[in-house]
Parts: sequence; structure tokens; C-alpha cells
Amino acid sequence: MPRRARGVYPWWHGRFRGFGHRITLGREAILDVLIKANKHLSAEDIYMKVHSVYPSVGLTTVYRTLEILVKLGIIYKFDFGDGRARYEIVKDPKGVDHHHHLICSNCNRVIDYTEFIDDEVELFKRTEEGLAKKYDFKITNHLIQFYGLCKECSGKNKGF
Amino acid sequence: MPRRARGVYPWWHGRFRGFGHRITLGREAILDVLIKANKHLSAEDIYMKVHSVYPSVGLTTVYRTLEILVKLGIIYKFDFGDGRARYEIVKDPKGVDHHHHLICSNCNRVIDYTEFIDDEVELFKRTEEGLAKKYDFKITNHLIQFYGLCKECSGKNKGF
DNA sequence: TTGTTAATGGAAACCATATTCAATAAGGAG
DNA sequence: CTCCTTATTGAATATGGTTTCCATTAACAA
Ligand SMILES: [Mn+2]
Ligand SMILES: [Mn+2]
Ligand SMILES: [Zn+2]
Ligand SMILES: [Zn+2]
Repeated sequence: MPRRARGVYPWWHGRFRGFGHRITLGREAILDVLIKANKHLSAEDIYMKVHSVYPSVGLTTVYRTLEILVKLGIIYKFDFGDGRARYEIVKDPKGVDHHHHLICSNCNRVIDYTEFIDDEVELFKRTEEGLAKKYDFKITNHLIQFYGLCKECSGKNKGF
Repeated sequence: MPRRARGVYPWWHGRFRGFGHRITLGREAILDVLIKANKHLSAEDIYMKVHSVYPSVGLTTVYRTLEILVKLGIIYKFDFGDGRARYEIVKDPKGVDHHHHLICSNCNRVIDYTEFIDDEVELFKRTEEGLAKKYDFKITNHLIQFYGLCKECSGKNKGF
């Protein structure tokens, strides 16, 4: 039963407690994995990592915790099309780390990119305004993903 | 056992046969539903419609046929985030009917839009070139979806 | 018409995620 | 620090869309 040095709390504790959630060992471990991994992890990925340190934490708790974290805007949830959700820590709550993904159709590798996001944001602002007006639709967020072949798979790709 | 008027074949027969697939009653019925529906149908949607005319066609065949149709580029497959895939006929194989989707987070209504696609295409051309160069990634297609609240759900939406 | 073999459907398997429920522990009150 | 309330937990089970199995059927080339 590890005990935290008094007064030292991760940034997300506030938001977490603010919404009436309790801070538990499992939840800390899960967040810790997300923060350190800095990649796109599946629930199972997270479960295995957490489990290696705290074998008592179950997969169910991982799913439940991830759900809360998404709701609180602490992590992103993505679907890269391989049948399982992926989770990624939100580095900057103000949206400065806004990025999109390049997804390899062959090896499922995922590349973050932020290049051209400025142009993109500008176009989307116009598009969103136009669409909002024309269809009376209130756009709250968007999903952009490029699919193709990564460096490794590009050369000797096995069809498909 | 209906028999088609001699010599009259839908446009997709050629591509279908060209890839070594047989034209069966079930497959024709499925394509027929997709063509006439002109909407975003789930496998179950299609199954029920087909089933009402040809009760002998099973759900398995629907799934198998849809898989082939996607592979041949005759239909699109989308994931709008409600846990089931949606299928939509490709009207123009040359990509002139290229469009994206507005998805209501509340009622799951889906709106096709083609507005601003020109600007978008232009931006994407630049983006794709840049990304392809920087990451050595061969982009073959993209996915763009806007999420938000539709006209009906915008006013009196029940939280979420 | 016939023979080869792709296609079929019904049942069962799959698999990520959700739910149930009795046991546990976080954390506010005292 | 101790107690008490109740959110949280893990294990088992359920869920639901999609896939696989396999014996039967039917498309279509010859
Ligand atoms: Mn990312
Ligand atoms: Mn569409
Ligand atoms: Zn790859
Ligand atoms: Zn709606």
C-alpha cells in the first residue's frame, strides 16, 4: 500500500475529485501508464502494464476508468479501425496539442502529425460555419484520419 | 426463382464477374437494397429488407456480400461510432460523389455534405504531399467526420 | 445436362466491451 | 485515528456485432 509524499498531487487529481470521483490506486496506475506511454494504447495494453505492477487491478476497472477519463477530457479515445479503441493522454487541455493521425493500413502503425494543422483549422472554421448555417448543425468536434502505407510497409507491401 | 430479362444487366455485374465472383439471387437483392435505399444502412438493416423479399437469404450472406462489395469499391463502409458498420452505395466510381458526414451525437442522424469539398480537396492535396514527404507515408484515402448536434437535437437536447 | 466448386445458411465461435453483485476501501465526519 | 457511508472493485457472466464451420445447394463453364 504505497503512500504518496504529502502534498504532491498530479494535475488531474483536481478535475477528478471535482467531479466527485475518488482517487484509487488502480486509477492512479492507469493514468500513470497513459502519461508515461505517450502512445495510443488499447484497454488491454493498459491492463497488462498496470497488471504487471498491481496484479490486483482488473480489466473491468481499466474500462471503467478510461470511460471516466474520456468524459472528463483527460484522455482521448480513438478508433483506428482495428476493432479496439485506443486511448491517448491529453497533453494540453487548451487544445494546443491538437493533432491528427496517419494510419498504416498494413501494419496499423499510427503517426501523430500536427503539420498543416493551422491551414486545416482555418479551412475547418469556414467549413464548420457554412455547414452549421446550411444544415442547422452545431459542430462540436471533428475526426480526421489519413490512411495509407507507412515507410516500412510502402516498399515491400504484400498486396491489399 | 425469378429469371432476369435476357441481356439486361446492372452496371456492377461486370466488375463482379471480372473478379471471379458469381452472381446470385442474394447478392442481387442486397445490391438492390443498397442502390434503392441510397442511405447509410447497417448489415441488419439490409438483412431485414432483403429478408422481407427473399426469406431464404441469411445474415451471413449479407455480411459476406458486403465484404466483397467493399473490396471491389462498389460500396463504402463507415463507422459512425454506434457500434455497427454502415454501408452506402458508391454512386460515381470516379469519385465525383465524394462526400463526408455530419453525425449527430445525440440521435445518430447522419447528413451527407459535399459543400466546401473543393477547398478541402485543395488543402488535402497540399497536406498529403507534405505528410507523404515528411513521414514517407503513402496516403491512399482519408476519413473526415464532423460530430455535433443536428437541427432537431440542438434545441432541447438532453445533456450528454 | 452435367460436373466442378463457389456460395449458402444456421449454428456456434469470437472478442471487445458492458453489466451484475457481493466484497472492499476512499475519505468525510467525529 | 476510528467509524460509517457509499463509491469502487474484481470475477463471473452477459452482450451484440461480426466471423467461422461445415454440410448442403446452386452458378455457370463445358
Ligand atoms: Mn495521437
Ligand atoms: Mn454518406
Ligand atoms: Zn505500416
Ligand atoms: Zn440529432
